[in-house]
Amino acid sequence: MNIYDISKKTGFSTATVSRVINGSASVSEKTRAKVLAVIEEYGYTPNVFARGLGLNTMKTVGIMCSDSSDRYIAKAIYFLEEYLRKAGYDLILCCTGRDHSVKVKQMKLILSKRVDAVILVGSSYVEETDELNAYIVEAAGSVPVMIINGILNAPNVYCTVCDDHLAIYEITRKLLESGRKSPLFLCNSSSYSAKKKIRGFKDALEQFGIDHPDEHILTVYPPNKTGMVNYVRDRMIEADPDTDCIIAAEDMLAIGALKFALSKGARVPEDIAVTGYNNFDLCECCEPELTSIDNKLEALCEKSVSSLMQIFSDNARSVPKQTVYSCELVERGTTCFGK
Amino acid sequence: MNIYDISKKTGFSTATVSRVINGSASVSEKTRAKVLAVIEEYGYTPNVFARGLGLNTMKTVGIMCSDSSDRYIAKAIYFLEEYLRKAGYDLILCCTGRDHSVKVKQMKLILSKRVDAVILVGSSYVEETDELNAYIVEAAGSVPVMIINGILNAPNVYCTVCDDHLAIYEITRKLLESGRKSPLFLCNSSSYSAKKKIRGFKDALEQFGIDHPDEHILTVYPPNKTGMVNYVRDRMIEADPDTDCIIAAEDMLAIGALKFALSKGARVPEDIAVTGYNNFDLCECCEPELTSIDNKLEALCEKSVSSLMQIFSDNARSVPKQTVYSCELVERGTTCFGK
DNA sequence: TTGTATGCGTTATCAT
DNA sequence: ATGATAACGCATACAA
Repeated sequence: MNIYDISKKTGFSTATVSRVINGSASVSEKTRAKVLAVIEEYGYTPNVFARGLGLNTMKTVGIMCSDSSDRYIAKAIYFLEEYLRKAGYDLILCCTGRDHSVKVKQMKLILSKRVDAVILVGSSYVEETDELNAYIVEAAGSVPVMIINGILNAPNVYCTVCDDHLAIYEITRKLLESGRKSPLFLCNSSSYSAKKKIRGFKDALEQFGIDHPDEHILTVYPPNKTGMVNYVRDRMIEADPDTDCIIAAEDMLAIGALKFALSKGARVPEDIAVTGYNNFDLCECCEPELTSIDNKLEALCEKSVSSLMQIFSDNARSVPKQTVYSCELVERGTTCFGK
Repeated sequence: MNIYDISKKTGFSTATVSRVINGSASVSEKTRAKVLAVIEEYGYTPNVFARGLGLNTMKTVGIMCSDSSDRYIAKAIYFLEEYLRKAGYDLILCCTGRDHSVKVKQMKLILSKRVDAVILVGSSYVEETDELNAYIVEAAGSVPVMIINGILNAPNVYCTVCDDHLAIYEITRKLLESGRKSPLFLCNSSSYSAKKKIRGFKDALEQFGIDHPDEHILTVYPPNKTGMVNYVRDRMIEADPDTDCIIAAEDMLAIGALKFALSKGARVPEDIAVTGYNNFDLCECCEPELTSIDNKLEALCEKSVSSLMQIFSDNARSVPKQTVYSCELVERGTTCFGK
């Protein structure tokens, strides 16, 4: 069943049928009704390939991420799907892992599918050197590239991020202000995002006159996701025994740290305060519940999609190259400020 | 840059170029080399729309799920993406929520995209009545439908499940055998999967001569995902105070139950044992760590994709309509069996 | 308002 | 082994 069949059944030309399908104004009500009736009757749906061939678009965007089962990314994908679908776009998902050469290869593949745009989810896509980022810049030569939680300055690349630097700076400052003396920053990667967080941590330390900030940072590389909590717990023995507050770059790390603190008999938050990052439902699973930082992921995703739609509608000039949101501190049982 | 351009540059016809692209045997090595060189030089990639138009396939499968940010589903999507991509297929993601009419609508939409197959992820897709399932059966009229974690008997529908009934039956039996007297089953939905679990629970109770099984079942409907743990904890006061073991249909529920038990001063597992379901990394986040049931999700996904590939290769007759895996008990701190 | 004719870029059929 | 050409199904420019 194609447009020619409908044309025959209705007695109108394919052009008219096409016009009806696409909601053109210049079709009489009577004609429209008749055509629609026949379309309905035979359950006809236009062939998207033929349409794509002519228009050179399938209303589809490619989503690239390192690992769609990661909580942060899974949530991002969920929101992106929601907003893209509302806007009439489909989403092709592509998980690349962390290997740069795979990213390059998959980017090529996804572009060869003639997607209308590419959305890069997560801070793992923006690398240190221009050379490593070249494939993104090149991709942006053919379609808009949106980055969620990463900054890359290049034509046709649009970034939406949460201010990780500020968030960590402020939570650290808050802890120090409330009397903590020996903070520890716990992280597990050196992505763009992680660097910003470390910077925030160091800035706060500096302000409070704490020297040798690097000695207050513990970086762990859990071998895999299962067992991560206990891996972190065990690695914590390397930390300064005077540590009285732990600021983690991720909730899961914080829970490992919490386990460590409790296992050595420390009271939380009295002896050791712990904060996480991302504010996942995980935070409710431990005891005491985890204070964390909400990074406004839904807002990032919504903004990214709405910017993209603006770009599609040819208003690219009015779309900001970077949009920065502020995080929000969510206090729970592993911290106590003030008094 | 299209196939005509390459044709001109090489001096060969489009037919020959096409043959080279598609790896046809009947091309001389010399010709192949020359054509490939030119393709490489100009960075030509075939237009997928034109190809799709002719072949009526884009090597793409549609994935439908209720909520891609759900842990179970997010993991499933991750595995499906991995195996599909290895097989040379793309994946279009579509989240439908729980509303039946939305599912029907999205199924139509996804079929109109001419996907080569549809994979339904999660037990929420198979309903009680034929009428409600009609849209799935109908979809299977045009493409193969694979169901992960659900059973629907219809032509061209292939199901892969884990034996939830057996898993819950066995864990319950194990708890009763180890001396527990008053078990409680905790669940939060009435999906196909939940029903199987309840059945397993009841079967075990019956075998141990425990009457009124319904009084040992608590169903909760957390309003939303954030706050779920505490919602469950609070609802637990409705449970029989004699309860000495809690079997939850999901890890998150189990953690809520664990919180309840600990908050009322019970010792876990001595006074109250708790088991979860899914064996997510969540299990490590609480104290004691949660005993849970691993449902072999990766195996389900791999099998589903490999079956699909067999169907595509026209060996549909040799593909089982249903494949059932067994779960695996993962013991942690919230239970202690035997001695 | 409606119809005719053509292009979109492949693949496949049939020649050669 | 290679080439010419007809589909594939739609949208659209141009005509009427």
